Amino acid sequence: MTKKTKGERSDRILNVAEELFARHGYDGVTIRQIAAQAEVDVALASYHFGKKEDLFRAVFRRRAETLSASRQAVLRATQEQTQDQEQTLEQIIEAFLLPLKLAQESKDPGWRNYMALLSYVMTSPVWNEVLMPDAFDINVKEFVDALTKALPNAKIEDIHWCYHYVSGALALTLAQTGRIDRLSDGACLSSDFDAAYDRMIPFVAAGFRRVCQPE
Amino acid sequence: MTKKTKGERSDRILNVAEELFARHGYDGVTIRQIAAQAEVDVALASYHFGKKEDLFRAVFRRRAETLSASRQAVLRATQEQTQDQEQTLEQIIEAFLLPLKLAQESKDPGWRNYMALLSYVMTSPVWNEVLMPDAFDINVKEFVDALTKALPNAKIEDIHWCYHYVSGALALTLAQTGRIDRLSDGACLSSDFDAAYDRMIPFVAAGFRRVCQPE
DNA sequence: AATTATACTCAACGATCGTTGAATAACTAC
DNA sequence: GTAGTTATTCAACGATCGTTGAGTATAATT
Repeated sequence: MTKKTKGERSDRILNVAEELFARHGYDGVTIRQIAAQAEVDVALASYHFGKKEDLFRAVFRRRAETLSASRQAVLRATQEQTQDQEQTLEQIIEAFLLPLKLAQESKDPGWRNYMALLSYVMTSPVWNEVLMPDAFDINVKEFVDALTKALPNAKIEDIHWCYHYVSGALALTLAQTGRIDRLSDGACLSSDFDAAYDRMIPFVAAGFRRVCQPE
Repeated sequence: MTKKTKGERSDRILNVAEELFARHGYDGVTIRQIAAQAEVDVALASYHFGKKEDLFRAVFRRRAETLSASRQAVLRATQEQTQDQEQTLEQIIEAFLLPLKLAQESKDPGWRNYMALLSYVMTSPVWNEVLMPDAFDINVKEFVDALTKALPNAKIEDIHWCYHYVSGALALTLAQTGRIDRLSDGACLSSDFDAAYDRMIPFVAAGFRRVCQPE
């Protein structure tokens, strides 16, 4: 009917796609479901984004750049602050996690959906290698470098495995499956990213030191 | 053509379904793909297992019971060994992880597929609450109890969040996405569960102590 | 050997999928 | 206002999906 200003409808498609892909995965969502929930014609998604896979990639990339840039900014800010001294492990891990904490607190509720989508891509054997390298590799390598400097005597394999554990703990947190709610009888909440964040930093910092620092 | 002895074809369906579901998720796999790869008629899957969802549940449950039982056995064995003294954190975490290490070393290659399937279910917002409670909750609560005894002054929320991190690190390891291979330029391998196992125990034990033990 | 039960095949169903091309409406630039 | 570009709709396509019911072959039971 009435044609809206450019981008309005196409943004609605992206947002709905983000929400549905995050919950049901790529194959669990239909273009028609997205169009219906976005109150838009089925053909409009193809018109704006091409194939279904292109839509998925567009959804994933949209916030990936923002997130990577934000991580880089926080990491470099503390690097300049501490100048001569080495960065502490806690500072590095904080730089890695803080942007997600802030994003989830932002007024845009789409970030919470994106967090679950990111978890989906991180843990998917199929999508991981397709999407993660372009979107996050450069940034992650910067963090690995910082970790290497903070742990001068560590073997590179140890650092990578420890980073892998951080990545996994984060992925499960982002997924917001509700499992911790059930196991803890409501004492912990999947939606409480702050609680997850506050404990994750000392947890993984201690883990890094134990594995990577010969005493 | 020739009818085989009971279970032979139906086992092949389960094994192929396990492999494909693990890699592509529930919606990413077709009954027809499973049948084709299992060299079996399309209708045979429905005949043996009913609806597609029932087949998925059957695949998931098959090894879940074995895994839970094995974890329980290892945990209780060390409990009897240490009798009066408390179990160490390392012992508890080892009991949680060892059965997976052994399973992956076993002659049945299906266990590696099952590990990825388990990761998929653990991180899926949809399947987690459908399948995890029945298959693993009782067993996990036993581990949380053991952790509570080993960390007498800890708050229950801290223990649950730390267990959550372990669960996440494990889930990403089981997924075998190949990401650590790429990030480390081949220095670490997703398929090397032993390497992941050896470091994960000290890593998470140190994390638990840092978060749960006031000093 | 006859009967029953189980394992399996075959063909087909209605439903739904992603994508397209042609038609229409609305906005932009002149 | 007219022309041209962009946004959106509509109907339809061929393909593929999960499931079923009727039929056939093999095994088990008697």
